[in-house]
Amino acid sequence: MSTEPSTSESDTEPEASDFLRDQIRADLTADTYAGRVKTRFPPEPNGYLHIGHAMSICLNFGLAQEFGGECNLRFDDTNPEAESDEFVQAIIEDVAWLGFESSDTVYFASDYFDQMYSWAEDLINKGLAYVDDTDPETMSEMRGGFTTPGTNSPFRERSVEENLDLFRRMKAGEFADGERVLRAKIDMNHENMQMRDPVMYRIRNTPHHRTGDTWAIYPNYDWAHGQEDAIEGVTHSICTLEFDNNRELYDWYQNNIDLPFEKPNQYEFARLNLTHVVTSKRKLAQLVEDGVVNGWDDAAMPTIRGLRRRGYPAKSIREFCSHIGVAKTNSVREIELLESFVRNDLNDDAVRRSGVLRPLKVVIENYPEDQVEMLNAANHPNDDSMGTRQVPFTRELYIEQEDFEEVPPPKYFRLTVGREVRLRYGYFITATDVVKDAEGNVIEVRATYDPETGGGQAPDGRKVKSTIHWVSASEAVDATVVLYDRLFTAEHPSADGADPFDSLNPQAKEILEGAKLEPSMAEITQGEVVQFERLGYFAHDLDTPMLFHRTVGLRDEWARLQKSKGGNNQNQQNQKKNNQKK
RNA sequence: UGGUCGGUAGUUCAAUUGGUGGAACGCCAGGUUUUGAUCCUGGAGGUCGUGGGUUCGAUCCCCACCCGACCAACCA
Repeated sequence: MSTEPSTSESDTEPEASDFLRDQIRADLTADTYAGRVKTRFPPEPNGYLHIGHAMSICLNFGLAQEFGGECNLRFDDTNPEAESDEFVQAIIEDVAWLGFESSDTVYFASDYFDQMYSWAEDLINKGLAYVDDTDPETMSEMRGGFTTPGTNSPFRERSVEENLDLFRRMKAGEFADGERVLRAKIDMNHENMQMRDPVMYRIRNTPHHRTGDTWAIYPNYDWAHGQEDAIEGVTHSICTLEFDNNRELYDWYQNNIDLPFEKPNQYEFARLNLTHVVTSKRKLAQLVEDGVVNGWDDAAMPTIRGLRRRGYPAKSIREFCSHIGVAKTNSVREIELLESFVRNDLNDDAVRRSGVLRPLKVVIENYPEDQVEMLNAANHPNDDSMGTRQVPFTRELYIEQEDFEEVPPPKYFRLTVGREVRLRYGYFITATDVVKDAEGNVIEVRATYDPETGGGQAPDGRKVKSTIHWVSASEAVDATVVLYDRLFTAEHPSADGADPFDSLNPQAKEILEGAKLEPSMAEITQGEVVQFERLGYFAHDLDTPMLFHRTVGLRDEWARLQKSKGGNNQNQQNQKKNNQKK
């Protein structure tokens, strides 16, 4: 990409450098793992993947690709209560859609339950784990706080034999949920709260989506995760920042059992947060439950499936993630940045089409009544290889309502009575008169065209200020188009413990039923994204034909001009608001 | 309250491990343009959280303070 004279490797991008890549390179040169690099993406199958997960996916799979290693898609299915096979399938699909066809196999923590169990008995035998009968509330109190020490459980000194017996009976399903747990015996005064005798197993008489009812006890995250990593031969276990306190426990467990591989190491990076969205599973679920959206795959949702339906290219999401890179600082990225990546890709790849969202009829009085003329239109203004298509021109057309003003505001270049504009790929027309309804609304524009301007050029060289899009009234196909605005008006919907639903944007979705599209749109495949010229990028819905979602709009200088003119004090208000928040 | 990580352009983040700082997005201006799009060129914009200290010299080192994020589930 760059033409800079590089030292030796002429054509390769300078390799990215960050704390993770540096670590991996260091491990490679020190031969820590015999040259192996193995990562994993370990979702719990209890919900759908969202944009926040994309970062972790791109990171883990990307790192593996970069260093010639492997990345396992592994389901951390250690809690049967909220998990299901439906989520497993959805996650597999979403990861694949993002472009990371996870090898051949998919891994499950539940496949290691036997191994984990036997390691747990080892720990009991070493006197490093015990069965505790304390109830949850008491146990929480006894754990102490950040500044207060914990107190030992009265069951902490049970004999190995008793522990083994009780643990086996837990496994056999002899006890009710919550009656007992297996705890690691570490240190109730440890400054790291995670190390105060953490729970390893709890009783759950709940069927598991893969193991059915063969287990009555299930391992907790900390007891499971490192062991899963070790079993799979993971070398670099990358998780988000809030797990940094768990790393000590991750290490403790692995150091106290017999590992099949070299010990993996845990590294933490900052999760991806975006402005104007929520990514908490609970909040997302509430959007679905409250009927704000039509489901987890609604095009307004920040889920991977939602973004996909909305028309976001997987490539853009990947580029966005790699642009941001990995850091150890928590941050919130602007949703606009993601959108700019989407716009960039779509600008190159999306075919151009004509569509009128809010139709206004134009009758060209000097154009023959029954004539249908096929005009040539380029599919992409900057890329001839994308070809052309034909669009029909007729006496009656639709143009965008906002492209005509009876009393034009200053700097308005578009159509008004007495002014000439160009119809894209077509003729110059001049508005001559309007027809109004009883309330005085303009419902039709009368116009004349200049037959000499076919193809959009005037032989006398005269110019017009504006080119507008249009669609033939008789030849158009009908469509429904959904426009999207921010789901939450607040930049940080959950900041300071705020309820994001207080800033829910009632105008997040605008459904336009009567859109008119050029006839070639009838052949657009579902899921395809096109640019409606001057309006933005629109994705043909995955399920419903002739339903389009606006992926993202075009940059619009005119709209900006108008906003800054009329919205000056609104901007100030927003600024005030933001300042107050700070 | 204990611990961890931070406070750098309008915004979100980089870099510099002592010699006055970059990118992206946004913004502004000009050029090209049959999308007020794209593309191209240029520009504005930072007392590098506050106060001390060390030093010839600090955004970078030391100390104190202020502010923010995260962590105390039989969730992950």
